[in-house]
Amino acid sequence: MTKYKGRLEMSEQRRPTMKDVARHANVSLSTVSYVLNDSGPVGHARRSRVLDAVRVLGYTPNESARRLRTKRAATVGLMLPDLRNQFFALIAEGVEAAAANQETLVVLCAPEAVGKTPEHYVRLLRSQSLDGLVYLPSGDGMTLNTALALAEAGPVVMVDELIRGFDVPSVVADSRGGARQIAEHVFSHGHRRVAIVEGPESLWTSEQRLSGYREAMARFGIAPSEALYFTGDHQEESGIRAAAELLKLPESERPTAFICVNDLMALGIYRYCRDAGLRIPADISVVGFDDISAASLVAPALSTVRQPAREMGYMAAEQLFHIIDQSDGPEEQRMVTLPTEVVLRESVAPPPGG
Amino acid sequence: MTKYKGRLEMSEQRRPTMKDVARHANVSLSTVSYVLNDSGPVGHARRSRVLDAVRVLGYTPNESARRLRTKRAATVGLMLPDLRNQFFALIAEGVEAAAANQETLVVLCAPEAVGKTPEHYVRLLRSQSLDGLVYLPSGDGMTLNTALALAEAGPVVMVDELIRGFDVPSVVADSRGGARQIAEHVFSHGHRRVAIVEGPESLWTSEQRLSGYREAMARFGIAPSEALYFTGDHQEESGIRAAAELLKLPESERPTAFICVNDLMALGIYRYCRDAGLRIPADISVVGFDDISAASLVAPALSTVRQPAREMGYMAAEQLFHIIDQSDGPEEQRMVTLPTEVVLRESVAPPPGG
DNA sequence: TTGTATGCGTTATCAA
DNA sequence: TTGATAACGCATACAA
Repeated sequence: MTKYKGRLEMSEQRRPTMKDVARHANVSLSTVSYVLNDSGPVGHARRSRVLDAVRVLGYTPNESARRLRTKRAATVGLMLPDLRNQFFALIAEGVEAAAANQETLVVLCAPEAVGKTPEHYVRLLRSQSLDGLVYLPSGDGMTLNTALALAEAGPVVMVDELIRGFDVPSVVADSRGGARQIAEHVFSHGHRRVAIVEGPESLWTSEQRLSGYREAMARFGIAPSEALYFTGDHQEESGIRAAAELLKLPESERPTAFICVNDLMALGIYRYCRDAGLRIPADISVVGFDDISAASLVAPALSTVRQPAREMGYMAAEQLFHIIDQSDGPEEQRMVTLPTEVVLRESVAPPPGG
Repeated sequence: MTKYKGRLEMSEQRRPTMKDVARHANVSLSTVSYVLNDSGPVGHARRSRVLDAVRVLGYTPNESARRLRTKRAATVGLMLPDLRNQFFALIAEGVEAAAANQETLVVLCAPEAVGKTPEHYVRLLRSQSLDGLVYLPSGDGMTLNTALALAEAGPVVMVDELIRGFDVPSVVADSRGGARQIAEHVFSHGHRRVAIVEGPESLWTSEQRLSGYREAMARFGIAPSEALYFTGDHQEESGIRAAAELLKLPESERPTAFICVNDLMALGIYRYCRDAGLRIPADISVVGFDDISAASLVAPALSTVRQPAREMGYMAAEQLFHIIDQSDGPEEQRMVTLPTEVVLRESVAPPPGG
């Protein structure tokens, strides 16, 4: 009757299953299942017998089996560029927090950070049949394609970024408004020749912030062509490069202020200036975007635009759970925009000449 | 014969299964399984027929089923305090990178950051039956118990921290050596009355660094009791509190230097000093530990001890995979210690008086 | 109210 | 070499 099952059977004690619980409680398998999910009626006496058995046996459901049966994984994915950028890390914390409230786990995918293509992860994620995904693309080009591939594996909601032609629910921040205001702050100090340090062009946030900056320029009567442009990749390093390239221009063409689409690049400018002996804001002004904690730690403190990173992650995850729960209805395609807040500190002053 | 399976059956096209592949390729189920895992011999013709079918159907294995059958999850867990601390974020990236190379996913658990107890996660993790876990405890007290609970769910390897009485493989950094050197740097400038800002006392790293500091003091002929001590929680905020508390001491008792067990708290000191109009390093010196990127961005740049965060995460994950792969052998309990490197910058100067 | 039986998609055992 | 077929642990339609 009993078969040989390898020595594991004898040494490591098997994890108890529902069957064990049923036997121990002297009820049938389905009764156990009923009380565990209250998916059916069951008498008081039997119910507590089951609960007891669960406790004494230390039973925990085998999620793999349940998953196979119900097609729900109790796990969602989170794909973002990296974690070293605190803005992303905070989004991750938000997602994590929302997931914890739903008794679900989140698997982390940072293709950029580990030198893998997003495709690597779409394959893995597809096999694992997760319940859904929160997606924050990096500006590496193939975003639409990977997004589409991702969507095949389950519902996805975007956070922070948007992808044209990929209409899924999303939660973003008011990039354009924040950008306009922080730029106005710069121009109101009298700057005219500014450098705009963009992010990857394919990114929605870059585009939004750029148009915010342009609105500000228009308002101050500055032609778009008067500004200098540099396309970075959101890393500190490209801020350094931007400064290096633009600051060695002849005095008359050199920008007096740097407007960066994120803090990391702004801090790159800081680093360059420090090494080059340039003073901020006396010699050049700089502003960023995100308000990561380093922004308020550097000297002079960086003026920037605060985004509610953690909350964005939290809400995005919540939207995802909402979709998952009622996967029948016609997936009301919502886009929620959270307000940004410009925080003025000490990194802007009038340009040197006047 | 065919049953009603809900409208899902008709609308959303079912994901192809091995059975579909078998039918399409005109072979049996087991043949498909054989070629997919090469777990059995199969003729050339049939093999390529199967492969073709896989391609045209776009088949991807159902990991839940495979998991149920094989008891392997192709997923590991990573539990750490939070992600906003870049040091932890980098460890996470390292784990993620190693996992990606093994075709496995990593689920993120940050109990501290989401206001849940570690128990919340041990329950979840246990159910999900992951293959293992990389664990970096926070100093919240119950670490041994949670560690033990965690270990019941599968192999665990510690990273960065160690837990007394919990003997599992681990990868840590040479905290004591680094601590000694950075402290010597401080004392060599003539400081005698220093403040030591510790982490939670239960933490191994705190203890190690503290004894490193003590070694340095001994070497400079300073009694342990000459130093001031403050116990923080690794967050920037507690650095602020440490400064607030210790700096309002009467001049003769006030510390002239702060030695912090991590950068975040050191930066908290920075923030306090700035707000209080104290100059670093002219008025007070400060050093940290970790070398997160903000450390080199603040002014003056913070002298600190670099830990190979990313590599630590990577190696920890690799050890975990090693254990998982040969779960028979007697789990050679290894502890690898990576070197630290003190990086001297500008945050230390002789004490005001001389 | 409770129990029996079937199937979820794979892997693995055993005959053929 | 190949193909039936029995688990894996759970949820549920259906019978009792």
